[in-house]
Amino acid sequence: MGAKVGVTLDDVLDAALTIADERGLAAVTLTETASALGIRTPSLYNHVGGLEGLRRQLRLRGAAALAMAFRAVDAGGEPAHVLRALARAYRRFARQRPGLYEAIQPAVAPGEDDQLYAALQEPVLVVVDVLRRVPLADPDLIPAVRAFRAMLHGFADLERRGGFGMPVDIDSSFEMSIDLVIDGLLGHAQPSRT
Amino acid sequence: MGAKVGVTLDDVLDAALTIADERGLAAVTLTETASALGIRTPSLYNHVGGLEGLRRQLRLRGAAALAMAFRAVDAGGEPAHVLRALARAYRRFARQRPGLYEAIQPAVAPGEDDQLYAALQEPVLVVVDVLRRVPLADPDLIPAVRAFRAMLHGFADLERRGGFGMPVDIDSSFEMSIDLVIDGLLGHAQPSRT
DNA sequence: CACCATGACTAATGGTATTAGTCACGAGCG
DNA sequence: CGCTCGTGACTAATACCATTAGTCATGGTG
Repeated sequence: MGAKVGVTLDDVLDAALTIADERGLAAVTLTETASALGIRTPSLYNHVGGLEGLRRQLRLRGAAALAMAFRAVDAGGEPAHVLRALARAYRRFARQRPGLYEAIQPAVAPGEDDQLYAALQEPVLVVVDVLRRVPLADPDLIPAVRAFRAMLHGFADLERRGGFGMPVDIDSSFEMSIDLVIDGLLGHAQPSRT
Repeated sequence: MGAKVGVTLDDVLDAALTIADERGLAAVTLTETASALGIRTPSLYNHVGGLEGLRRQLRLRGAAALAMAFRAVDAGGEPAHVLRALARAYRRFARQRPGLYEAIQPAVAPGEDDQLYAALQEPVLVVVDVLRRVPLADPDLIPAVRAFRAMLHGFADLERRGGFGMPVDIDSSFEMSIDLVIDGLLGHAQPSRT
Protein backbone atom coordinates (compact mmCIF):
# COMPACT_ATOMS: atom_id res chain seq x y z
CA MET A 1 0.00 0.00 0.00
CA GLY A 2 1.61 3.16 -1.14
CA ALA A 3 1.26 6.03 1.27
CA LYS A 4 1.75 9.72 1.76
CA VAL A 5 3.43 10.83 4.88
CA GLY A 6 0.71 13.24 5.94
CA VAL A 7 -0.86 12.82 9.36
CA THR A 8 -1.81 9.53 10.93
CA LEU A 9 -4.93 8.53 12.82
CA ASP A 10 -2.95 8.84 16.03
CA ASP A 11 -1.99 12.39 15.11
CA VAL A 12 -5.64 13.25 14.62
CA LEU A 13 -6.70 11.71 17.91
CA ASP A 14 -3.84 13.31 19.80
CA ALA A 15 -4.78 16.72 18.46
CA ALA A 16 -8.44 16.19 19.28
CA LEU A 17 -7.62 14.98 22.78
CA THR A 18 -5.42 17.97 23.45
CA ILE A 19 -8.31 20.23 22.56
CA ALA A 20 -10.71 18.13 24.62
CA ASP A 21 -8.52 18.18 27.71
CA GLU A 22 -7.86 21.89 27.45
CA ARG A 23 -11.17 23.31 26.35
CA GLY A 24 -13.69 20.54 26.80
CA LEU A 25 -15.13 17.96 24.48
CA ALA A 26 -17.55 20.44 22.98
CA ALA A 27 -14.59 22.39 21.63
CA VAL A 28 -13.47 19.38 19.62
CA THR A 29 -14.66 20.31 16.19
CA LEU A 30 -13.44 19.13 12.85
CA THR A 31 -12.37 22.64 11.97
CA GLU A 32 -10.37 23.05 15.18
CA THR A 33 -8.78 19.65 14.95
CA ALA A 34 -7.80 20.14 11.32
CA SER A 35 -6.45 23.57 12.09
CA ALA A 36 -4.32 22.19 14.93
CA LEU A 37 -2.85 19.72 12.46
CA GLY A 38 -2.25 22.29 9.74
CA ILE A 39 -4.76 20.47 7.57
CA ARG A 40 -8.01 21.35 5.83
CA THR A 41 -11.21 20.07 7.36
CA PRO A 42 -12.28 17.63 4.63
CA SER A 43 -8.92 15.87 4.85
CA LEU A 44 -9.96 14.50 8.21
CA TYR A 45 -12.50 12.33 6.46
CA ASN A 46 -9.58 10.27 5.20
CA HIS A 47 -8.86 9.26 8.80
CA VAL A 48 -12.12 9.29 10.71
CA GLY A 49 -15.68 9.08 9.51
CA GLY A 50 -16.57 12.68 10.16
CA LEU A 51 -17.28 14.16 13.54
CA GLU A 52 -19.20 11.11 14.65
CA GLY A 53 -16.31 8.84 13.76
CA LEU A 54 -13.85 11.07 15.54
CA ARG A 55 -15.93 10.95 18.70
CA ARG A 56 -16.16 7.19 18.44
CA GLN A 57 -12.38 6.91 18.16
CA LEU A 58 -11.96 9.14 21.19
CA ARG A 59 -14.27 6.90 23.16
CA LEU A 60 -12.38 3.80 22.10
CA ARG A 61 -9.18 5.43 23.20
CA GLY A 62 -10.63 6.61 26.48
CA ALA A 63 -12.08 3.23 27.31
CA ALA A 64 -8.76 1.57 26.62
CA ALA A 65 -6.89 4.13 28.70
CA LEU A 66 -9.22 3.70 31.66
CA ALA A 67 -9.04 -0.08 31.42
CA MET A 68 -5.25 0.14 31.36
CA ALA A 69 -5.26 2.40 34.41
CA PHE A 70 -7.46 -0.12 36.20
CA ARG A 71 -5.30 -3.05 35.25
CA ALA A 72 -2.25 -1.22 36.54
CA VAL A 73 -3.51 -1.43 40.11
CA ASP A 74 -2.25 -4.32 42.12
CA ALA A 75 -5.14 -6.75 42.46
CA GLY A 76 -3.49 -8.57 45.33
CA GLY A 77 -3.77 -7.76 49.00
CA GLU A 78 -6.66 -6.75 51.15
CA PRO A 79 -9.97 -6.38 49.32
CA ALA A 80 -10.69 -2.96 50.75
CA HIS A 81 -7.24 -1.82 49.73
CA VAL A 82 -7.67 -3.03 46.17
CA LEU A 83 -11.04 -1.31 45.84
CA ARG A 84 -9.61 1.92 47.18
CA ALA A 85 -6.77 1.70 44.70
CA LEU A 86 -9.25 1.21 41.87
CA ALA A 87 -11.24 4.20 43.04
CA ARG A 88 -8.17 6.42 43.21
CA ALA A 89 -7.08 5.29 39.77
CA TYR A 90 -10.51 6.20 38.43
CA ARG A 91 -10.44 9.66 39.91
CA ARG A 92 -6.86 10.23 38.82
CA PHE A 93 -7.86 9.34 35.28
CA ALA A 94 -10.81 11.74 35.32
CA ARG A 95 -8.63 14.54 36.67
CA GLN A 96 -5.65 14.06 34.42
CA ARG A 97 -7.60 13.49 31.21
CA PRO A 98 -10.84 15.43 31.60
CA GLY A 99 -11.50 15.49 27.89
CA LEU A 100 -10.97 11.77 27.59
CA TYR A 101 -13.16 11.15 30.60
CA GLU A 102 -15.88 13.32 29.11
CA ALA A 103 -15.63 11.46 25.84
CA ILE A 104 -16.24 8.13 27.52
CA GLN A 105 -19.49 9.06 29.16
CA PRO A 106 -22.19 8.53 26.55
CA ALA A 107 -23.31 4.92 26.85
CA VAL A 108 -23.88 2.65 23.92
CA ALA A 109 -26.47 -0.09 23.75
CA PRO A 110 -25.21 -3.60 23.12
CA GLY A 111 -25.63 -4.52 19.47
CA GLU A 112 -25.41 -0.92 18.35
CA ASP A 113 -21.62 -0.87 18.04
CA ASP A 114 -20.19 -4.06 19.41
CA GLN A 115 -16.56 -3.02 19.31
CA LEU A 116 -17.29 0.20 21.16
CA TYR A 117 -19.57 -1.56 23.60
CA ALA A 118 -16.89 -4.09 24.41
CA ALA A 119 -14.30 -1.38 24.88
CA LEU A 120 -16.51 0.56 27.27
CA GLN A 121 -17.33 -2.62 29.13
CA GLU A 122 -13.66 -3.39 29.75
CA PRO A 123 -13.20 -1.12 32.79
CA VAL A 124 -16.42 -2.41 34.28
CA LEU A 125 -15.21 -5.96 33.93
CA VAL A 126 -12.07 -5.15 35.85
CA VAL A 127 -14.20 -3.97 38.75
CA VAL A 128 -16.40 -7.03 38.43
CA ASP A 129 -13.34 -9.29 38.59
CA VAL A 130 -12.14 -7.64 41.75
CA LEU A 131 -15.52 -7.69 43.44
CA ARG A 132 -15.97 -11.31 42.50
CA ARG A 133 -12.95 -12.28 44.56
CA VAL A 134 -14.11 -10.34 47.57
CA PRO A 135 -16.39 -11.39 50.43
CA LEU A 136 -19.37 -9.12 49.99
CA ALA A 137 -22.01 -8.49 52.61
CA ASP A 138 -24.60 -9.00 49.90
CA PRO A 139 -23.55 -11.79 47.52
CA ASP A 140 -25.31 -10.21 44.55
CA LEU A 141 -22.60 -8.70 42.40
CA ILE A 142 -24.64 -6.46 40.13
CA PRO A 143 -25.90 -3.91 42.68
CA ALA A 144 -22.45 -3.82 44.24
CA VAL A 145 -20.83 -2.92 40.92
CA ARG A 146 -23.51 -0.36 40.25
CA ALA A 147 -23.05 1.32 43.61
CA PHE A 148 -19.31 1.43 43.17
CA ARG A 149 -19.54 2.84 39.66
CA ALA A 150 -22.19 5.35 40.66
CA MET A 151 -20.09 6.78 43.46
CA LEU A 152 -16.96 6.95 41.32
CA HIS A 153 -18.68 8.56 38.38
CA GLY A 154 -20.76 10.90 40.49
CA PHE A 155 -17.79 12.19 42.43
CA ALA A 156 -15.52 12.49 39.41
CA ASP A 157 -18.19 14.16 37.33
CA LEU A 158 -19.16 16.68 39.98
CA GLU A 159 -15.52 17.48 40.60
CA ARG A 160 -14.76 17.86 36.90
CA ARG A 161 -17.67 20.25 36.49
CA GLY A 162 -16.57 22.29 39.47
CA GLY A 163 -19.68 21.21 41.31
CA PHE A 164 -17.96 21.30 44.69
CA GLY A 165 -17.82 24.85 45.88
CA MET A 166 -14.54 25.01 47.73
CA PRO A 167 -11.59 23.16 46.24
CA VAL A 168 -10.33 22.41 49.74
CA ASP A 169 -10.44 18.94 51.16
CA ILE A 170 -11.79 17.30 48.06
CA ASP A 171 -9.22 14.57 48.47
CA SER A 172 -10.41 13.61 51.93
CA SER A 173 -14.04 13.93 50.86
CA PHE A 174 -13.30 11.43 48.14
CA GLU A 175 -11.65 9.05 50.55
CA MET A 176 -14.63 9.21 52.84
CA SER A 177 -17.08 8.76 49.97
CA ILE A 178 -15.45 5.63 48.65
CA ASP A 179 -14.98 4.28 52.16
CA LEU A 180 -18.71 4.55 52.68
CA VAL A 181 -19.30 2.34 49.69
CA ILE A 182 -16.38 -0.03 50.19
CA ASP A 183 -16.91 -0.62 53.88
CA GLY A 184 -20.61 -0.98 53.31
CA LEU A 185 -20.11 -3.50 50.54
CA LEU A 186 -17.66 -5.47 52.66
CA GLY A 187 -20.01 -5.38 55.60
CA HIS A 188 -17.82 -3.39 57.95
CA ALA A 189 -19.32 -0.98 60.39
CA GLN A 190 -16.94 1.93 60.65
CA PRO A 191 -15.18 3.62 57.77
CA SER A 192 -11.50 2.85 58.09
CA ARG A 193 -9.51 5.81 56.90
CA THR A 194 -6.28 5.14 55.08
CA MET B 1 -46.83 49.01 27.92
CA GLY B 2 -48.66 47.97 24.86
CA ALA B 3 -48.14 44.38 23.87
CA LYS B 4 -48.69 41.79 21.19
CA VAL B 5 -50.06 38.45 22.19
CA GLY B 6 -47.40 36.31 20.52
CA VAL B 7 -45.56 33.73 22.60
CA THR B 8 -44.35 34.25 26.14
CA LEU B 9 -41.09 33.30 27.79
CA ASP B 10 -42.85 30.38 29.40
CA ASP B 11 -44.03 29.18 26.02
CA VAL B 12 -40.47 29.24 24.75
CA LEU B 13 -39.13 27.34 27.75
CA ASP B 14 -41.93 24.80 27.65
CA ALA B 15 -41.25 24.10 24.01
CA ALA B 16 -37.52 23.81 24.63
CA LEU B 17 -38.05 21.50 27.60
CA THR B 18 -40.33 19.25 25.63
CA ILE B 19 -37.61 18.85 23.03
CA ALA B 20 -35.00 18.32 25.72
CA ASP B 21 -36.97 15.65 27.53
CA GLU B 22 -37.84 13.83 24.34
CA ARG B 23 -34.67 14.07 22.30
CA GLY B 24 -31.99 15.28 24.66
CA LEU B 25 -30.58 18.67 25.45
CA ALA B 26 -28.38 18.65 22.37
CA ALA B 27 -31.51 18.64 20.24
CA VAL B 28 -32.63 21.93 21.78
CA THR B 29 -31.71 24.33 19.04
CA LEU B 30 -33.10 27.73 18.32
CA THR B 31 -34.38 26.51 14.99
CA GLU B 32 -36.17 23.54 16.53
CA THR B 33 -37.61 25.56 19.36
CA ALA B 34 -38.85 28.28 17.05
CA SER B 35 -40.32 25.73 14.70
CA ALA B 36 -42.18 24.05 17.55
CA LEU B 37 -43.68 27.43 18.39
CA GLY B 38 -44.58 28.27 14.81
CA ILE B 39 -42.14 31.13 14.95
CA ARG B 40 -39.05 32.24 13.04
CA THR B 41 -35.71 31.75 14.70
CA PRO B 42 -34.72 35.40 15.18
CA SER B 43 -37.98 36.07 17.00
CA LEU B 44 -36.65 34.03 19.91
CA TYR B 45 -34.14 36.77 20.59
CA ASN B 46 -37.04 38.85 21.82
CA HIS B 47 -37.47 36.39 24.70
CA VAL B 48 -34.10 34.86 25.47
CA GLY B 49 -30.62 36.09 24.74
CA GLY B 50 -29.85 33.60 22.04
CA LEU B 51 -28.98 29.98 22.56
CA GLU B 52 -26.85 30.76 25.59
CA GLY B 53 -29.66 32.67 27.21
CA LEU B 54 -32.11 29.89 26.47
CA ARG B 55 -29.84 27.36 28.15
CA ARG B 56 -29.46 29.62 31.14
CA GLN B 57 -33.22 29.90 31.50
CA LEU B 58 -33.56 26.14 31.30
CA ARG B 59 -31.04 25.76 34.07
CA LEU B 60 -32.84 28.26 36.24
CA ARG B 61 -36.05 26.36 35.69
CA GLY B 62 -34.42 23.02 36.35
CA ALA B 63 -32.79 24.17 39.55
CA ALA B 64 -36.09 25.56 40.80
CA ALA B 65 -37.92 22.37 39.89
CA LEU B 66 -35.41 20.18 41.69
CA ALA B 67 -35.46 22.41 44.75
CA MET B 68 -39.22 22.21 44.77
CA ALA B 69 -39.13 18.43 44.51
CA PHE B 70 -36.75 18.34 47.45
CA ARG B 71 -38.84 20.66 49.54
CA ALA B 72 -41.88 18.49 48.89
CA VAL B 73 -40.42 15.63 50.90
CA ASP B 74 -41.46 15.43 54.52
CA ALA B 75 -38.47 16.55 56.55
CA GLY B 76 -39.88 15.03 59.72
CA GLY B 77 -39.41 11.53 61.01
CA GLU B 78 -36.43 9.26 61.12
CA PRO B 79 -33.24 10.72 59.63
CA ALA B 80 -32.56 7.69 57.45
CA HIS B 81 -36.10 7.83 56.18
CA VAL B 82 -35.83 11.50 55.28
CA LEU B 83 -32.56 10.96 53.43
CA ARG B 84 -33.99 8.05 51.50
CA ALA B 85 -36.99 10.17 50.54
CA LEU B 86 -34.66 12.89 49.28
CA ALA B 87 -32.71 10.37 47.26
CA ARG B 88 -35.84 8.94 45.70
CA ALA B 89 -37.10 12.41 44.87
CA TYR B 90 -33.80 13.15 43.16
CA ARG B 91 -33.88 10.03 41.04
CA ARG B 92 -37.55 10.54 40.22
CA PHE B 93 -36.75 14.03 39.00
CA ALA B 94 -33.91 12.78 36.81
CA ARG B 95 -36.09 10.07 35.33
CA GLN B 96 -39.19 12.13 34.73
CA ARG B 97 -37.43 15.19 33.37
CA PRO B 98 -34.25 13.93 31.73
CA GLY B 99 -33.85 17.05 29.63
CA LEU B 100 -34.24 19.29 32.62
CA TYR B 101 -31.83 17.17 34.62
CA GLU B 102 -29.32 17.32 31.81
CA ALA B 103 -29.69 21.08 31.61
CA ILE B 104 -28.82 21.48 35.28
CA GLN B 105 -25.52 19.68 35.13
CA PRO B 106 -22.96 22.26 34.02
CA ALA B 107 -21.70 23.98 37.13
CA VAL B 108 -21.23 27.71 37.42
CA ALA B 109 -18.52 29.40 39.44
CA PRO B 110 -19.67 31.80 42.14
CA GLY B 111 -19.43 35.36 40.90
CA GLU B 112 -19.88 34.35 37.29
CA ASP B 113 -23.66 34.48 37.34
CA ASP B 114 -24.89 35.00 40.85
CA GLN B 115 -28.56 34.42 40.18
CA LEU B 116 -27.85 31.15 38.43
CA TYR B 117 -25.35 30.11 41.07
CA ALA B 118 -27.87 30.73 43.82
CA ALA B 119 -30.54 28.80 41.97
CA LEU B 120 -28.27 25.79 41.48
CA GLN B 121 -27.23 25.97 45.12
CA GLU B 122 -30.81 25.75 46.33
CA PRO B 123 -31.20 21.97 46.09
CA VAL B 124 -27.84 21.50 47.76
CA LEU B 125 -28.95 23.68 50.64
CA VAL B 126 -31.99 21.53 51.20
CA VAL B 127 -29.73 18.52 51.62
CA VAL B 128 -27.48 20.50 53.90
CA ASP B 129 -30.43 21.48 56.06
CA VAL B 130 -31.50 17.90 56.46
CA LEU B 131 -28.04 16.61 57.20
CA ARG B 132 -27.51 19.35 59.72
CA ARG B 133 -30.38 18.02 61.82
CA VAL B 134 -29.10 14.49 61.73
CA PRO B 135 -26.64 12.70 64.01
CA LEU B 136 -23.76 11.95 61.67
CA ALA B 137 -21.00 9.49 62.39
CA ASP B 138 -18.55 12.15 61.22
CA PRO B 139 -19.64 15.62 62.36
CA ASP B 140 -18.11 17.32 59.32
CA LEU B 141 -21.01 18.23 57.07
CA ILE B 142 -19.17 18.99 53.85
CA PRO B 143 -17.85 15.54 53.00
CA ALA B 144 -21.20 14.05 53.96
CA VAL B 145 -23.04 16.30 51.53
CA ARG B 146 -20.49 15.58 48.84
CA ALA B 147 -20.79 11.83 49.26
CA PHE B 148 -24.57 12.02 49.17
CA ARG B 149 -24.59 14.22 46.09
CA ALA B 150 -21.99 12.11 44.34
CA MET B 151 -23.95 8.92 44.77
CA LEU B 152 -27.21 10.54 43.67
CA HIS B 153 -25.73 12.20 40.64
CA GLY B 154 -23.61 9.22 39.67
CA PHE B 155 -26.48 6.79 39.82
CA ALA B 156 -28.95 9.08 38.08
CA ASP B 157 -26.48 10.03 35.39
CA LEU B 158 -25.44 6.46 34.65
CA GLU B 159 -29.05 5.39 34.54
CA ARG B 160 -30.05 8.27 32.28
CA ARG B 161 -27.27 7.42 29.85
CA GLY B 162 -28.25 3.77 29.82
CA GLY B 163 -25.00 2.90 31.52
CA PHE B 164 -26.48 -0.04 33.39
CA GLY B 165 -26.64 -2.98 31.05
CA MET B 166 -29.82 -4.72 32.09
CA PRO B 167 -32.81 -2.56 33.02
CA VAL B 168 -33.79 -5.15 35.59
CA ASP B 169 -33.51 -4.47 39.27
CA ILE B 170 -32.29 -0.92 38.89
CA ASP B 171 -34.75 0.11 41.58
CA SER B 172 -33.33 -2.23 44.17
CA SER B 173 -29.77 -1.38 43.11
CA PHE B 174 -30.58 2.25 43.79
CA GLU B 175 -32.01 1.44 47.19
CA MET B 176 -28.90 -0.49 48.09
CA SER B 177 -26.62 2.23 46.79
CA ILE B 178 -28.22 4.99 48.80
CA ASP B 179 -28.43 2.76 51.86
CA LEU B 180 -24.68 2.29 51.68
CA VAL B 181 -24.21 6.03 51.89
CA ILE B 182 -27.00 6.78 54.32
CA ASP B 183 -26.23 4.01 56.77
CA GLY B 184 -22.56 4.82 56.54
CA LEU B 185 -23.15 8.48 57.21
CA LEU B 186 -25.40 7.68 60.15
CA GLY B 187 -22.89 5.23 61.52
CA HIS B 188 -25.02 2.10 61.22
CA ALA B 189 -23.47 -1.23 60.43
CA GLN B 190 -25.94 -3.07 58.25
CA PRO B 191 -27.96 -1.60 55.40
CA SER B 192 -31.59 -1.61 56.44
CA ARG B 193 -33.79 -2.22 53.45
CA THR B 194 -37.10 -0.43 53.24
C1' DC C 1 8.68 2.28 -15.46
C1' DA C 2 3.82 2.34 -15.29
C1' DC C 3 0.15 1.70 -12.06
C1' DC C 4 -2.70 3.02 -8.47
C1' DA C 5 -3.98 3.53 -3.77
C1' DT C 6 -3.30 7.08 -0.30
C1' DG C 7 -4.20 11.31 1.45
C1' DA C 8 -4.10 15.78 0.57
C1' DC C 9 -6.87 19.59 -1.83
C1' DT C 10 -10.89 22.99 -3.86
C1' DA C 11 -15.71 23.80 -4.53
C1' DA C 12 -20.32 23.57 -3.20
C1' DT C 13 -24.39 22.50 -0.11
C1' DG C 14 -27.20 22.67 4.00
C1' DG C 15 -27.92 23.60 8.71
C1' DT C 16 -26.85 26.49 12.59
C1' DA C 17 -26.60 30.97 15.40
C1' DT C 18 -26.46 35.76 15.20
C1' DT C 19 -27.14 40.77 13.96
C1' DA C 20 -29.36 44.62 11.72
C1' DG C 21 -33.09 46.72 10.24
C1' DT C 22 -38.21 46.67 9.25
C1' DC C 23 -43.05 46.64 10.30
C1' DA C 24 -47.72 45.64 12.07
C1' DC C 25 -50.44 45.65 16.03
C1' DG C 26 -52.75 47.39 20.03
C1' DA C 27 -52.90 49.61 24.62
C1' DG C 28 -53.09 53.96 26.69
C1' DC C 29 -52.77 58.93 26.64
C1' DG C 30 -54.15 63.51 24.93
C1' DC D 1 -61.57 59.33 18.96
C1' DG D 2 -57.09 59.22 17.05
C1' DC D 3 -52.00 59.51 17.73
C1' DT D 4 -48.01 57.45 19.67
C1' DC D 5 -44.90 54.19 20.92
C1' DG D 6 -43.30 49.96 22.72
C1' DT D 7 -43.66 45.04 21.90
C1' DG D 8 -42.77 41.27 19.24
C1' DA D 9 -43.06 39.48 15.09
C1' DC D 10 -40.62 39.52 10.45
C1' DT D 11 -36.89 39.52 6.22
C1' DA D 12 -32.18 39.85 4.81
C1' DA D 13 -27.50 39.02 5.40
C1' DT D 14 -23.32 37.08 7.61
C1' DA D 15 -20.34 33.65 9.65
C1' DC D 16 -19.23 29.10 11.17
C1' DC D 17 -19.71 24.25 11.05
C1' DA D 18 -20.09 19.47 8.92
C1' DT D 19 -20.44 17.03 4.89
C1' DT D 20 -20.07 15.41 -0.01
C1' DA D 21 -18.18 15.28 -4.59
C1' DG D 22 -14.64 15.49 -7.40
C1' DT D 23 -9.59 16.55 -8.32
C1' DC D 24 -4.66 15.81 -8.05
C1' DA D 25 0.11 15.03 -6.58
C1' DT D 26 2.94 11.57 -4.51
C1' DG D 27 5.46 7.42 -3.74
C1' DG D 28 5.52 2.45 -3.00
C1' DT D 29 4.58 -1.91 -5.65
C1' DG D 30 4.17 -4.87 -9.62
